[in-house]
Amino acid sequence: MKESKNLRFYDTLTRRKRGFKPLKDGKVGMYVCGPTVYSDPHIGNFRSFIVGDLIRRWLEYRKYEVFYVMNITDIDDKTIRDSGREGVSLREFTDRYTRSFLKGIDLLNIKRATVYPKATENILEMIEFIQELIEKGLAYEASDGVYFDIDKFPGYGKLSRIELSAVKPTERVSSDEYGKESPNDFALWKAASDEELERGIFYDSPWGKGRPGWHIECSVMSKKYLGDTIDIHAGGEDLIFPHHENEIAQSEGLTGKTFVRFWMHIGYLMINGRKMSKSLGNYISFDEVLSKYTPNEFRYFYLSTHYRKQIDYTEEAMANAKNASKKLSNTIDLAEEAFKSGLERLEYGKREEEFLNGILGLKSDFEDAMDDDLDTPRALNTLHQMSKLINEYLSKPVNKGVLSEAYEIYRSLLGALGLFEKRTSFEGGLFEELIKVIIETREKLRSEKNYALSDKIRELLSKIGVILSDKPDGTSWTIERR
RNA sequence: GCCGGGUUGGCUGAGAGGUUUAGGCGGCUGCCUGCAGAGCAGCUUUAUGGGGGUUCGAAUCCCUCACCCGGCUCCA
Repeated sequence: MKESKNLRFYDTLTRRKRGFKPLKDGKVGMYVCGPTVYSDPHIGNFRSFIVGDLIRRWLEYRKYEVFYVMNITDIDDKTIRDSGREGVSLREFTDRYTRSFLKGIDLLNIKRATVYPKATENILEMIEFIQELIEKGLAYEASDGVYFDIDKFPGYGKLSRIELSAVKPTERVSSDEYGKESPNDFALWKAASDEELERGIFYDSPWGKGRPGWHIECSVMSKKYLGDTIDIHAGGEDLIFPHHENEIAQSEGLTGKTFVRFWMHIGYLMINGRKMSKSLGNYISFDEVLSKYTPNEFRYFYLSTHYRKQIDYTEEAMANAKNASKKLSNTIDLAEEAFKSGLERLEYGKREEEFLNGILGLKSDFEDAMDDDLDTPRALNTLHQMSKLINEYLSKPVNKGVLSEAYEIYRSLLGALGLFEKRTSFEGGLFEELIKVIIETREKLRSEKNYALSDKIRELLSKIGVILSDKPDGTSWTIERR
């Protein structure tokens, strides 16, 4: 586990995979566009967060120190609109959905970002940033706010490769011009509306009372925590245009430096062949998924498709993920049972040597796959092969030292994907004693061939998540992983 | 209209000119088991959207057609 020379990521700007090396040796600054907290996040949103987590974990596996920033957009049209409809303060409203977002993050075993800056807590910095853009002649004040003048930024469109002259104007654009000089100019600062004034949702600025536009927060907060140039900026593919395009215009316009070294974009989550989105109303809530599947099964589902590809949520795909992930976790249980077992061999023979070589080879395959733009489908493949190797080795008495080495590798690779880290541990204590009593009692029943009752006990325990396995040398138990 | 991405066996999903039956799921058989589960062994006989072309040889390169998905200022 050290820095890889072969680590490469696909960069949207250059449209190709490039070798990754951070600006500062050993340290990576990364920024992922976070949620707008106006409702409970749906499982499509979480794809981005899981992939962000994946990038971060892999960099850490490769021994980089990662400073991870994810913004929380807590002031925008929708948060203002919906809190108003509900008749609660903006703050109360966004706090609620911020908590909901963080709850999902924890449930899915997504490692917390280093910092989650909120838009409303960085208003002063935004005002300064906008002021500088105006001074540089890149932005102008209009009757209803401040706009960025995209004609003044020659590189505009380089990320999305969009040619604005060819863009078919939509109704939205034409009906939404207000004080803009050009339809594609975007708002940096929006003058407060009557409703906003009434509800006290505004900030004082050199341009009167108002609030920031959406795009400015990312430029400002990433600069604040990560500096002018950041290594990685990731987000859903729907953000390429205009959000990220605008961020580039703002940041590079201001500093004259490269804003982002690697733009990484995440494919949509589809549902039955259609993009899942709140506005289409075809989304599945987070709670609904977690009532049917465990976080690990859900994560496995995400991992089974490469992050840049669109992934289709179907019951079939989920069943697939459920079974396949179970297979991987079974190996953990089998190995742990073997550690407890009295059967063992102490010698290091050909079987051990071949076994370990196989494991090491697969570990290297896994690393190659992940280094290649986080190819998780391929990485999972090597994990399945490794699982099989370990299971095979376990089918005969094992050398526990050798097993331990393989086990550690297997767990560390699973951990790099965020799989099966949270294990319900009931080892020791009263719980374990209780299970032992039950197993012994049941053993007695079985020796008396009272299978009806012993099967009933097994069935009832399985309903509460305690799985008994009868084997020739006794009965073992595990807790079903949630 | 303009710009991207995709089309591989029942499902999922690799491969990226000449090993691969990729792997997984599902299904089936055998072993093990009182049974179940898990596991092991094996089978499910090489599928690559259509049509051209390049090549000794293409799922992999080129052309073309078809279909699907997405973006074009709500959006992860």
